[in-house]
Amino acid sequence: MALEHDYPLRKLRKNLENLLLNVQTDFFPNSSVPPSLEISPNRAFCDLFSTISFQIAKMKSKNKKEYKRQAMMIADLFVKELSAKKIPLIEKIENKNGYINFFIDYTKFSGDVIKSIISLNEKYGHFDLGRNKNVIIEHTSPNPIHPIHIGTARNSVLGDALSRLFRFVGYNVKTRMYVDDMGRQVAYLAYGISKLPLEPYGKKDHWIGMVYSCVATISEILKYETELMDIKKRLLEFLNQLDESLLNEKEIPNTKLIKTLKKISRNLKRYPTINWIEKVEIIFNILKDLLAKNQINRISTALKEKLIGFFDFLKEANKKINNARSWFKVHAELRERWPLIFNHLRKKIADLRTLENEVSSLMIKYENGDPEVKKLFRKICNDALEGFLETLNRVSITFDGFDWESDLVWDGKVKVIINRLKNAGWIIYDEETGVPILDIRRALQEVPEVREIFDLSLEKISQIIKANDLDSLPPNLVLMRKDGTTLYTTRDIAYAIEKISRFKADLVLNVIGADQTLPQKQLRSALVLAGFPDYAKKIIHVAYELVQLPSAKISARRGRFIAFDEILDEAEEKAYEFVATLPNKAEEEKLKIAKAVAVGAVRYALLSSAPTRPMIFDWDRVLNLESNSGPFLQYSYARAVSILRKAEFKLPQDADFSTLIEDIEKEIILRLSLFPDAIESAVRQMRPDIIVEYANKLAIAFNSFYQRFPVLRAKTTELRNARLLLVEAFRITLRNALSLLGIPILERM
RNA sequence: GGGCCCGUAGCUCAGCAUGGAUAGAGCGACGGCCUUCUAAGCCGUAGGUCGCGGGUUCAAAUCCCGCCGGGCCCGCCA
Repeated sequence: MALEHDYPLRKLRKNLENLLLNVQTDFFPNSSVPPSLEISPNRAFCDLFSTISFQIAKMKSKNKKEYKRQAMMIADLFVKELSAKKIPLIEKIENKNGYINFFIDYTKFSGDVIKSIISLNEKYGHFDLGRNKNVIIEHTSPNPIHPIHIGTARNSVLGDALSRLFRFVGYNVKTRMYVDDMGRQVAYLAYGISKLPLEPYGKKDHWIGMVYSCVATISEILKYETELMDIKKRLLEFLNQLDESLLNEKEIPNTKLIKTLKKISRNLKRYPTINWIEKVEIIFNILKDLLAKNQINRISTALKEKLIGFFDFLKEANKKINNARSWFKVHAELRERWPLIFNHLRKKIADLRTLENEVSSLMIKYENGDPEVKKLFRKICNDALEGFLETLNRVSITFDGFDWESDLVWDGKVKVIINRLKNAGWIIYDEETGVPILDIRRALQEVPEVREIFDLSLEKISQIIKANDLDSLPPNLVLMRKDGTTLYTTRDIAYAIEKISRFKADLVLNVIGADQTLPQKQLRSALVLAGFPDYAKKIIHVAYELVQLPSAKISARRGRFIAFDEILDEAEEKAYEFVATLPNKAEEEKLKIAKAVAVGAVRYALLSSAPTRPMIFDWDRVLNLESNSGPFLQYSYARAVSILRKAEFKLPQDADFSTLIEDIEKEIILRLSLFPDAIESAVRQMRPDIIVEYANKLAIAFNSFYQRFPVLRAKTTELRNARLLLVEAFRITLRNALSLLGIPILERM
C-alpha cells in the first residue's frame, strides 16, 4: 500500500515544511501563520518556494517601505539558517525578492523518483484515502426514451472516470445506473409503440428514440392546434368588442392602429380561413408601439383598458404562436426523417385528450403493477437498456448494477418515505387538490441543516419573509400528482435512502446535470426532514454543465441530439483514415488501433474541461487526433514503449541518475513526482480534468525530450541506462493516468 | 423577480478553493525539422485592458461589492 512517505516529493516537501517551521518558531515565535511551500510555476526561478517571509513581514511592518525591507531581511535569515543545515535533496537555497527559493538536487532526487515509480508500478499515485469505505457512484441514468447522446455521454464518461479514481485511492466503489422507467415520458413512448404495427428496425434504443420524438412532437402539435383555435376565437371576440367601443368613442384618434384593426377585423369576419396568425404579430407590434409612446391618452378610460387587455392577450398569443411555429417546424423535420413511423403515428394519434388520458391511465396502471402494462413498459425499457449497454461497452463503461425506479414504488419504499415525512409533520396539502407537498419553506425557518443545504442564513430568510417576498425562497416540493402517482424527485428520495442503507454507503456520488441542482437540494432536505440528517451529508451532487449543440439545445422530444454511437462511428472512421496511411500494419491491427484511438479521442474531449464549464459540442474537438488530445497521449505512450521494445524490455537494475542533467529531463522527473498531487487534487475536487491536464503536460515534456535526446544511442552506457529507466517511469505514470481516464492503452500505433 | 454556473490569446481550455515572481497549454496563422529510438511528433515567431467598474492588500486572474454578457433552474416534467 502506497503511503505518503513512498513519494519522494511529498517526503521532501514535508521535510522542508518542518525546517521552515523550526526557523519560524525559533526566530518569530509570535507568528502563527503556517509555513507556505509551493511548487514553482516556472522552473527558471526554482523548484519549490516559500512566501513565509511575506507573511511574517506583514505582521512586523507598518508601512510599505518597511514591509519590503522586512521581507528581504526575513528571507535572508531563512536562507542563512536553512543553508547552514545539510538538507537532503536540496542543492541550494536563495532569497530572490523576498521569496525563499529551493533548488532540488536532482543527482539524488531523480533516482528516488524513478525508482519509487518503477517499484510501485501500477500502484504509483495510489493513496490510502478510502480504505474500508463504500462509495456508490450513480451515473449515466439515462431516460430510456432516447439513445445515449452527447449530453448523457459527458455524464457517463465523468462518472466512469470518477469511479476509476475513487477505486484507485482505495475506496470500495460500486457504480449503479438508475433506470428511470416511471416517468411520464416512458408512458408516451409506450403509448406510441402500442399504436405502431411496425416491426422495430435498427438498434433498439435508436428505434425507441425515433418513436418517442414522433409521439412527443405529435402531442405538442395537437396541443398547439387546440390552443391556436382558442386564440383565434378570442381574437375575434376582442375585435368585435373593439368595434363596438370604437363606434361609441367620441374622440377616435386617427391612428394607424384603429385603421388596421378595423381592416383586419373586417377581413377576418368576411374571410374566416384567412391566415390570421400573421395578423396577430402585426397588431401586437402596432399596439406595443402605441402603448410605449403613450399615444392613447386622449381616448376614454374604458377603451384604453380594453386596448391594454387586448395587448396582454396578444402578448401571450404571440408567445404561443412562436412556440407553435417551432413545433410545426419540428413536425416537418421528423416527417421527412422518419416518414413511416411518423405518418403512422400521426394517423393513430388524432386527439389530444385521448392521448393524455391514455398516457395517464398507462402510468397509473404501471404504478399499480398491472401485469400487461408492466410487461410492455419493462420490455421497452429493457430494450433501451440493452442499447445503452452496447453503446457504453464501446467505451468500456460498465456498471455494478441497475436500480429500477418502479421497484422502489412497488416495494412500497416510496410510500414509506412519504409517510415518514408526514409523521414528522413536514407535509402540507394543496387546498384544491389535496396533493401532498413538502414544506421546505417552513423547514428553512426551523431547521438549520436545511438552511445549510440552500446556503441561506436565518437573517436572510426572516428578511425575505418580512418583505413578503416568498417567491425568492426556494420552492416547496410537490410529492405526488393528484391522481396518486409519484413524482421523480419523490422516488429519488427513496432511492437515496436505498443507496445508503442497502449498500452501506459512506458516500454517494450522484452524477447529475447542473440543471437538477434544485431537486437535489430538495432531496437532501427531505432526508433531513425524514430524520436522516446523516444520510443527507453523505450525498454529493456531482454537477456538470450540460452539453449544447452549436445550433440549438439538445432536445430528445424534438429528435435533436447527436447520438453517442454516431460520434464514436465518426471518430473511428476518421482514426481509420489516418491509420490506413501507416505502413507495415495488418488490417486487423489497423482496425484495433482506429477503435482505441476513437475512444481515446472522445473520452479525452469529454473529460478535458472542468465539469462546471458549459460545453458546446464541436466535432473538431471530439475528433482531434493531434496535440492536446487522447490520441496524443496514446501516441506518447506508444513511443515510450517503442524505445523499451527496441531495448528488448531489458531494463538495468539501477543507473547513475546524476547523468540526467538536461533541463527537460529534470522537468519530466519533477512532473512525474507530481502525479500523486494530481490524483489527490482530482479526487478531492472530483475533477478528472485535473488528470487530463496533468497527463497532457507530462506527455508534452516527454515528446520534447524524445525528439531532442537519444535514449538507446545515448553517449554513454550510464546515460543510456538512466534514460531507459526514466522512459520506463514515464510509461508507468502515463499508463496509470490513462487508465484512470479510461483512455485505451496501445503498445503500438 | 430570486437563485446557481460560466466569462482568461482569433478558437478550445488550465490557473481561482489556500492571493505571491514574467498569466500557461493546444488549435488556427507564420517560419523551420523526417538517411538518426514511431513526424498522431518537435523547435521557433506572432498573438492577452484575465468581461467592466469599485474595494481589501506590501501583492488580485484569484478575495469582497456592484454591473454587463452567455447558459441553467424556480412544473402535479425528468
